[in-house]
Amino acid sequence: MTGDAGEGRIVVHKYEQVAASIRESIAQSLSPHDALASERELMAIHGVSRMTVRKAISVLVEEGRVYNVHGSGTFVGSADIFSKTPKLTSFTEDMISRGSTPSSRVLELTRIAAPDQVALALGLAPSSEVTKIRRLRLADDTPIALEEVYLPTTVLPTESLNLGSSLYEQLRLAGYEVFRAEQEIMAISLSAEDSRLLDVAEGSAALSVTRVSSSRRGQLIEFARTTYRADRYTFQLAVTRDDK
Amino acid sequence: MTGDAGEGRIVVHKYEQVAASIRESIAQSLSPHDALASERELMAIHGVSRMTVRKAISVLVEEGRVYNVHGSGTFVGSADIFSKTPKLTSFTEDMISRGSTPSSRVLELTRIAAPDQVALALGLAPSSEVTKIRRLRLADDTPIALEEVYLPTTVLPTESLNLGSSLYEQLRLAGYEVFRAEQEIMAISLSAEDSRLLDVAEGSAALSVTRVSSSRRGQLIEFARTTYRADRYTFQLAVTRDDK
DNA sequence: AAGTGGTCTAGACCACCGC
DNA sequence: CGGTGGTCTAGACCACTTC
Repeated sequence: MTGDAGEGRIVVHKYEQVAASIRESIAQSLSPHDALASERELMAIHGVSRMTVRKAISVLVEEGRVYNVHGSGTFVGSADIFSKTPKLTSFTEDMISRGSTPSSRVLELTRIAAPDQVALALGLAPSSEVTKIRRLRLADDTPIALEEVYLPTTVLPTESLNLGSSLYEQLRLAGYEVFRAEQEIMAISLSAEDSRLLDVAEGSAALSVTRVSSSRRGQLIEFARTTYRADRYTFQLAVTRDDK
Repeated sequence: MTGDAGEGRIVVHKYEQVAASIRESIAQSLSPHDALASERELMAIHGVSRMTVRKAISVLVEEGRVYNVHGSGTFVGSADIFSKTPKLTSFTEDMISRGSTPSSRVLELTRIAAPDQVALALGLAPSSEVTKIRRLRLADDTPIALEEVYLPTTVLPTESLNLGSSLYEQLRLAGYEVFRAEQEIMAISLSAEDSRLLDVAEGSAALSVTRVSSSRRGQLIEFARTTYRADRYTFQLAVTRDDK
């Protein structure tokens, strides 16, 4: 039974179906701190094994929708505590998820020798060639950030870049799928030029995020620095203690 | 059978033993991007089932020590890519893990009516009583942060507070174990008073972290705001894309 | 085609919670 | 004490990578 009728079917794992069903139950008929059906009941309801039920629940736990209490049950999480595990997103994805409409203005697109800090961070020889992209990013037509991206030309030649479409998608097609990144968040005072571009007073505080992206295999792909207006952008994340 | 001999014996799960063994192999004889033994080999080596091996590996993946490639194997992660999944830590723990010696100076310890923002964030009635703790935090005897903590007096009476020992430990003993927190990170310009306390120029940029902590069950426990000197503190974290 | 990790089954026992 | 989640076994088939 492959259920190939209808649309082009990609395999949907059973645990995803179970998780989706539980998500629906939560949305329709459960309140925060209500108990879910027990794992053994969920096995019977969905006709799957215990491991599949537990995998489904673990997905929901990671999403912050439910929590386990050993010996007692699995419960719906507080409504206002939605999952904010930070994910690696593009500026465009980030703005859309925040409910804003993103746009951008290219300020610079050049091929240069990698600055020392970039070469060091990406493990490149001292003056390797990189593509530098500098863009003013806007949300709902108001400046919100300045972004500088550095890409080794060996990863993606400058000429084949298309700033009109997703950079991460182009990297993926070139065999460099971005999988993880290390980010450093700091506060800075804006320079005269940057404050003019962002349309704020000189010396205003700003949030600066430096990112080094790598593939699943650990190849260093991208160095980026994004400077956000302090009055229009904050960074939110959920953290847990201990673990276990 | 409490196993009271020597130190308190707690059950060590098999997957933890397998994980520990793999950690040791990595430290002793493997380099980044070397392949681990396959899951089936690890089953034989440790005499455990596949699920136990996979659980052990999943622990290591979460620590950032190894990564999976479907169809190919499990590999040692890059050395410089150590786990930076942000955890909820106290100021003291944070400074120690950064290699500094923490100390602090209490600026204020009062019982007040909760400010609007605090009452709102903690879900308290408008003028509920809270304990306000304001401290100057130092690292290696130099000011690094200003911290304001608000605790409902119903959680912990002001009089029973002991600022000399871990606040989280006191909360745990009072039945309010802090499990998770939502944090908001933003950039601000320092006020005249705060810049004097932190020993920097007035109007300097600073990193402000606002935290709302809750128990495993979602009870809101603590509201805190910490203002860090931009030149002495940055926030680092690893993020991944997609999930799955 | 062979080997790898990813999903899944149908059981079992243990540790913990609340009555 | 019964019910809950946490760990664990011994299998099986699938999807993917590599040769």
